[in-house]
Amino acid sequence: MKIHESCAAIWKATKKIPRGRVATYGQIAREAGFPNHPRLAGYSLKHIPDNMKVPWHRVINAQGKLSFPVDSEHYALQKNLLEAEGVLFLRGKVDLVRYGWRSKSDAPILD
DNA sequence: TGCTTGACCGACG
DNA sequence: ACGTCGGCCAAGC
Repeated sequence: MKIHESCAAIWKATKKIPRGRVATYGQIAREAGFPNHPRLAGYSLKHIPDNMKVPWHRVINAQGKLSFPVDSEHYALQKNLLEAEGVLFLRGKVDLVRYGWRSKSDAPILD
């Protein structure tokens, strides 16, 4: 399939998310130069070529939840990958204030 | 062309 | 804290 410019931009933005942090679809879309296109981020992440490494698991929705059915393989995989990076889940949600990535002032995780 | 589909978001009750 | 609803707009058919 053809690789679109928009997808490449989303992938690029996604790669900037540091380990142990998460970003929302809308945030990534903005970062890639597509404000008001959160769904484009979802589309792009769904079509990542196998060969290129993109930390797609660090992208979650604005509610701090994973955008997959809780009983799906994808859900389990993404949750495992995040937990392996130290991202904590509480009641099926990630605390965005704590783990959310801020491209500007990269405020750390404080207790 | 035109219509449907989203790995979404924010507001509202 | 949940579900619903309307808005959003590129992709894909």
